[in-house]
Amino acid sequence: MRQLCMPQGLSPDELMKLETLICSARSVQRGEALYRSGDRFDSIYAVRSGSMKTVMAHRDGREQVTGLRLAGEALGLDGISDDVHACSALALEDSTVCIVPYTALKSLCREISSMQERMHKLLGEQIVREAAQMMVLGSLSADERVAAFLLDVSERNARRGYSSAEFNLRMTREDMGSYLGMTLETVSRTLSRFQKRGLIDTHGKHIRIVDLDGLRQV
Amino acid sequence: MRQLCMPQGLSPDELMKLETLICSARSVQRGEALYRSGDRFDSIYAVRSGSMKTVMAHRDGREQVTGLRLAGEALGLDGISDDVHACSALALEDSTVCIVPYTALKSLCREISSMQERMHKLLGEQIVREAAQMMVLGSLSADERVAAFLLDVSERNARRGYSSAEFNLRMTREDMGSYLGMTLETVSRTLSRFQKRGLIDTHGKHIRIVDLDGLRQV
DNA sequence: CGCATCGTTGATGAGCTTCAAGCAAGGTGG
DNA sequence: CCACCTTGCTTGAAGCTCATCAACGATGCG
Repeated sequence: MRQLCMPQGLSPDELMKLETLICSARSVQRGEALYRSGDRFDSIYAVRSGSMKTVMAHRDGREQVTGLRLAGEALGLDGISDDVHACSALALEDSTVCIVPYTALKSLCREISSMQERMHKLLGEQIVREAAQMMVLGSLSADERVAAFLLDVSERNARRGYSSAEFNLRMTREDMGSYLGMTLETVSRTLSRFQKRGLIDTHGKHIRIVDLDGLRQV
Repeated sequence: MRQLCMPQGLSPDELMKLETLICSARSVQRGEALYRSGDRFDSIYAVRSGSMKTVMAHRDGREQVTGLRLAGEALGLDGISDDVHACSALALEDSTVCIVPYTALKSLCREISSMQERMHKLLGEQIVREAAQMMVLGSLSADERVAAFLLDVSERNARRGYSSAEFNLRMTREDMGSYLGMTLETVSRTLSRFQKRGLIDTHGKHIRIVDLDGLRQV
């Protein structure tokens, strides 16, 4: 819980106030939705265990994965602008989340300036992360996209104290393709090629990064 | 000034406080940077006249346009997350912006809850807008991307009280291509095809939408 | 008015998608 | 407990969209 996205930069005293606010947790089964696009927005969330994806739908029904959230990362900010969620959040594996009621969080932000600061940074981080993903989608080749994605997940794992070299990606190839703007077949072929080149070692969803620098130079 | 992004939802009294805060304006010549990636972040901006683009650079030097800001829209939020701007903002034509010092804005947000509300919405809107652009880049064909872009600009013009059917896009074909993840040649060809189909009428940067529904159905 | 920038259009081919088939893994019920 | 079925992954072949290279025309700024 100390590792979570919200508390960073708060004093012990302030942390306590935050903890009284996080009144509840919720578990979400693999495949189940934490919230759906169009649902009324009233809380933001922090992934406590497991992982989730966010998905956005075009009016014609086409869906795209717009984000991946690992344990410790924040979720649900897509609802702030409209009081209605713009994405759906689906569990990639059995997961639990902390629920942070937004109205209460807003008051806390007014009381405690470091809480306000943290809130702004959280929103700002997502803005930058999404802009970076726009770059990936708009400028990189298939190989570069897959490499960038693996490096991103690796770094986020490292930041949370897990192995940066080895992890279980609970997304399917189709999810990865959707997130990276390509087909599942291209993802699969790219991973196979990376493996032949000695960059990674895959067994289904388990991925080990063998040559980090090589991957950076793709 | 009443049309601006910030004031929405504030009382006259609160508006006055905001106005004392916006201590200055600045003019930016066409092609000049309002801020550059890596610059220290200390203010957010509102475009008062003209238009700007935001640009993000990959480490290998490749650049991509990540956003277009018309008069009345907010700018600079990419600096909040780590006190340094993640993008550069360049003027597409001679423009002026209002400067809103971030530290002062933060205090104001603590004083006035509707100001805090507005700030959160501003950040949230950008998050949703960028997620929508990720969908465009990841899921749509070239034709669909161009159509979506024209419809987006059209709608934003309408919201600001200008014509939704006719406007001057100050971006070059290359800017549009970069924003839409395609080459300038493909943008040009697509616009030509739209013109032949009777969807739009272009003369260089001047664009008139002839068949709005047709464009929606692309 | 001249020059640089921007836009258009054509020809060619690379890179990715699509379609298809087979294989591996994991969960379920008899 | 194993056969069965579903779901996900891999790989191949063919085709299409879009990028690239190139040439020329239009525009507009100093």
